[in-house]
Amino acid sequence: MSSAPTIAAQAETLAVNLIAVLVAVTDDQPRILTIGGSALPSGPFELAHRSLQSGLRDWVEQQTHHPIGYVEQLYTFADRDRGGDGDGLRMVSISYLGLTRERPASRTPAPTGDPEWRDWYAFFPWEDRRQVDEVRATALAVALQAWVGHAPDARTGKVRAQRCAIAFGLDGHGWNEDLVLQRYELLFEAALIPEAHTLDTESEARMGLRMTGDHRRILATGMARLRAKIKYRPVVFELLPETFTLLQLQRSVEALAGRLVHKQNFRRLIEQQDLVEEIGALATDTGGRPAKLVRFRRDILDERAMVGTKLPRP
Amino acid sequence: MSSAPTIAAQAETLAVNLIAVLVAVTDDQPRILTIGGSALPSGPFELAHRSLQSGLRDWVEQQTHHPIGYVEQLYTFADRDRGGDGDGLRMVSISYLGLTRERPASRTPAPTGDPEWRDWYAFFPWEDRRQVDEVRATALAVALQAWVGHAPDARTGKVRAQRCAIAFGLDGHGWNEDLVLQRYELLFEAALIPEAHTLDTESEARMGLRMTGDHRRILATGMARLRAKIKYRPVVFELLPETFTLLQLQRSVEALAGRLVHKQNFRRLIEQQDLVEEIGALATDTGGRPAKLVRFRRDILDERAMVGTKLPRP
DNA sequence: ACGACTTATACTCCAAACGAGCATTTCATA
DNA sequence: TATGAAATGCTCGTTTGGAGTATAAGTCGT
Repeated sequence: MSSAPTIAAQAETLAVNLIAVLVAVTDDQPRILTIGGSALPSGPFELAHRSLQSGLRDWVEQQTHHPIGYVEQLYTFADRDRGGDGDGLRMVSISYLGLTRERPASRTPAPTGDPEWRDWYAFFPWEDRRQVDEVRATALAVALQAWVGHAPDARTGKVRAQRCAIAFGLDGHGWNEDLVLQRYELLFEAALIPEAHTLDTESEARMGLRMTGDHRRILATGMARLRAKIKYRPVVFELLPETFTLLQLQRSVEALAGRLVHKQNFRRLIEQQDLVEEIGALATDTGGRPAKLVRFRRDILDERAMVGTKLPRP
Repeated sequence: MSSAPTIAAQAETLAVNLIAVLVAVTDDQPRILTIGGSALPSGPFELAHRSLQSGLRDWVEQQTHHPIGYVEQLYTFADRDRGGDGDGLRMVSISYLGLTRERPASRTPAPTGDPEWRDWYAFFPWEDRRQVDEVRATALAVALQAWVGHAPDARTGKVRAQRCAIAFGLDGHGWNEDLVLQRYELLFEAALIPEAHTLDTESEARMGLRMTGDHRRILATGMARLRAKIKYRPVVFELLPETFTLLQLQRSVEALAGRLVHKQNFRRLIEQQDLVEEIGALATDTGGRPAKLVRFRRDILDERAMVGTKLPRP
């Protein structure tokens, strides 16, 4: 299959690294781990690693000093124009999605490279629709409309309008929170996201913070995957503490999905699937009537792992 | 990020290649392209390639002499125990799923390496449930039961029984055609699929033909992805000729899913989504009442690409 | 102690989606 | 002309999912 000369040819020019979208939810806000504020943590894939996944686990745990509950491969990138080192070197990046919790207080020896948890909506302001921001919504719509208007020909314009409508839920097309990547790519194509240019503060507030290289695209991939996944797999629980209330669970889901859900229906869904069990205690700090504390039934992972679980969509 | 010494270290030991699960449907039978009868086509990732996907497209089209309609990345494998070259060399394989049609008669210069289309159920006999084979079903159930019985302890046994029931639709758990990979891994774990050992003809008939290295696992990954995908994306049409009848469409879906669907409901679903348009002609060779010939409405790809389409499940 | 406020929790309603079946139509062929 | 095979049209009952109403049980300020 692969002959020696081929390998030799690859040798000088191909590098393989692992890159992680590490997610936590803190104070009803999804957060991702960054290095230097604007890069996703990454590291080379080494021979010492048993597998890609264990390789990623190894050095992420080494950097964050606590274990990741859930890891899943996202996508492998190797486009020629991926920034990075300009000359002949080609970087193959295998990205992973990891779910965890922010480390408690014990900020042990600060890991190398200035790791920092950041609100993921800082990079994707338009993805948070939990409270309607009429101002930003219209501003975005106007910018998109301009792009549609500047189409070279009518046909292109029509396609563009259609894409905008679907991706951003305009003209009666409902908002679909799963289309994170499509929206990012559309904005990128519309040059509304000039990752390479400098932006004033106001633009950053509207179009989100930039990231190193194509890391923002990778983050978008991770967000999209996670938003889709929580609807049919019980992975949210990896982001919650051992015990929690149903409202806490709901708020976490809403934070990830970037939209609000109907409380009663949400509870109905959770209950009829036996996803959680009561712990017997009550949470009294809820502000209103105390809520039962519950715990995720890890034992159902065996059954549900394959079969799937449903969380409400909008 | 990646320093020079790291790259040098990788240089002698890492090889990146692309591997394809190429699917076609011929005579209501899903088929995959093999090289030498038991290997998936693969080739090295080269610097000349713009991207992974275009790299794959390039050499697959070069090998098969006709274009692939649809390509999607599957998974990247790099486990240490992936067979391949035993010594220090680590092979990173990026797998892709490609949909196409078997080339018509014009078998131009036979490509290198003896490419051959093979029925995919030859490798996964238990995945075809279109006609119930009571004999094989019970034989498999018995073998699984034995594995459950040989569990080291009761707890393991219970977990095993549960996994079998869900994966293979026993004890009232309905058959879920998407669990191709889980079933394969379960059978592998139960040592019912000794990829490395020799098998007699009878065993091969029951447990399917072996493939090179971990190619059968990769094929399982592709099958699972495709079975899941046809339910919410209009990708089946990549496997059909330009015009076809609704029954042909249904038979293709059934072939891929490995199970039969309710004809009237299937048509209702297709129609209410405007997936196809009538061509005006009739197919008279259907044996019964002639069927309207239809054509896939490619123009809806723009809309549906993001939003999704539904094909009936069982 | 009381009323206002907040959250938890229990039910009800309705419409769309879905699975299954019956009935009728329209061909080719024996 | 009868028969078989498939196409096509329609009905029915169940499930699922979205949305709303009502009530319970705490906290907190006065």
